[in-house]
Amino acid sequence: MSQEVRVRFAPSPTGPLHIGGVRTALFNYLFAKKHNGTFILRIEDTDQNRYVEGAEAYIIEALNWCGIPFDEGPGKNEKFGPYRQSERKALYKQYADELIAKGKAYYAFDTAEELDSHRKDHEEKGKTFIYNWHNRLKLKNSLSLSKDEVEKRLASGEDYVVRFLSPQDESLHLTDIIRGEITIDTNILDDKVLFKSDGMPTYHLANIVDDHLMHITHVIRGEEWLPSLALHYQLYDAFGWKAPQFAHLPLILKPTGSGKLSKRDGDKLGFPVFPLEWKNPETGETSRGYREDGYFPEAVINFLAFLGWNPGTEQELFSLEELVEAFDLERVNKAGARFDPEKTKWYNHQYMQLQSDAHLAELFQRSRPELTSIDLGYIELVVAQIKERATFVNDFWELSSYFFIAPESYDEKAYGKAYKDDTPEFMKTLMTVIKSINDFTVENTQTTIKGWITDSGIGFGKVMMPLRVALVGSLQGPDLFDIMYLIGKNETLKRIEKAIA
RNA sequence: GGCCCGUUCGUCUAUCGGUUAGGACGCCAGGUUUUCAUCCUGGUAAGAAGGGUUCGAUUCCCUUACGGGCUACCA
Repeated sequence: MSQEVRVRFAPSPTGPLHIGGVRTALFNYLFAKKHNGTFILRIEDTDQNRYVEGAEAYIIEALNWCGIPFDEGPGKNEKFGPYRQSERKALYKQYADELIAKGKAYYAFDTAEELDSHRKDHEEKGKTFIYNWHNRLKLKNSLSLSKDEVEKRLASGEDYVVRFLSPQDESLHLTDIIRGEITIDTNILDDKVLFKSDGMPTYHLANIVDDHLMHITHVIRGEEWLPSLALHYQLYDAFGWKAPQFAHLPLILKPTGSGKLSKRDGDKLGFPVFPLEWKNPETGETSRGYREDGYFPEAVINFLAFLGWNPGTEQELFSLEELVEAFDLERVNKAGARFDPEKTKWYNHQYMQLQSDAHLAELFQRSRPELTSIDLGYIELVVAQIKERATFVNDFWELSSYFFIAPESYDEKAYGKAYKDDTPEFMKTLMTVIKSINDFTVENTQTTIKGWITDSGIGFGKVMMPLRVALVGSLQGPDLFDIMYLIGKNETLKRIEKAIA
């Protein structure tokens, strides 16, 4: 590749970015970095009706949290700015005009209501209304109307749109990096609106103009755009511009049922579909986010990277740097990938083990008010004991509360299993054994207590089970001698006493 | 309905004409841990169907079925 690689992620600020959008951004980022290129963020806010306050800030924050910040975009390194299409509004009209001058596009005066009724009529007859070569001369536009009439309408300020003049009887050969050659018969294409009556371009025009002006070399986007590829190719051709290369990513599908993953699925199916928590400014409803649910960004990225792509090796865990190194558009799958929330958990568990105890201790302390006055060094020792059994930092408290506060009640089943008539007697002897240990290290308690059990012939189960219930409250948790060491001799004795009281 | 794209274990996927079809998640079993979890080992489970092409098809072609996307003055 001789030319500098420039790719863009171009979301519409209609709400929070969802996980499919994050994956599109990720693949753009990986491709750019792999080729020492530039990753650009462009905000496609040409639909003023769907604009949502805060969505743009959310998108930027989400990219940053994921560790895939953009190089160029709103407020950052604005070489080809502005990067919000609403701020580029003045630009687009001249390009629409250029196309009309070239005879590649035309004015259309049909109202939305008229078109709606055409569509309805066709539907009733079991047909589909398509605005193109076969009927455009019967509709109200600068091709069917006289020149004077068109001039008059334009001069009077009547609403109009600009439509692309789709050619007849041509066969288009399109190329997609992931899908290869695609052939399209132009007769089935419609004359898409390029410029709306509100003075804004549609996605199709703005997209092509901006990609050209921003020197985009590769367009990596979701498969939902594949049907528009023919139009986009023709637009580049109409302007006389060199088209970038295209890659259409497979869609991310719902975990159950059918269809692509949508923004509403998360709350319905019980897992986050957004990177960050989102509060709907209109309804006040909040949707869960991966960050707030306790996922590590590395885990989310790793999981997302494997949705529709794989390195061809058996390595499953990849850092962002490794992903950049291994990524290749040629290895992206064609078929849609079903989203599996279970596997994200596994990834998080893996990344949990990679985090330092010190860092996790800080996160843990911040997550529980009970821990604010506890020494961080102690929390760190507790974390070291329990992190291998946790998927989220949010699991920590349930797994380790007994390191900080004595159990208030005992698990009924565990207590019934551990405590028999002769248990108090053993426990009392155990207490004197514990009292006799001067240097209360893990090793000392272990040898002393095990030695006593062996010598007395009581049996390990009869001592260790009730001891565990006394200290933990249930038959769970790490090695008992580690627990005793961490909570200390006095606390150990107190808890045994309480259990047999 | 029309057009486009797709189809390997339940899920994510490897395989680029010749493999006992491999890995991961999940699930099941065993082991370790005198608890539970982790962990380790093993197991479960797949080429949508039918035609071709070929000495040989999961792999190439066609048809059908199924899935998905698009079909707005939304992106």
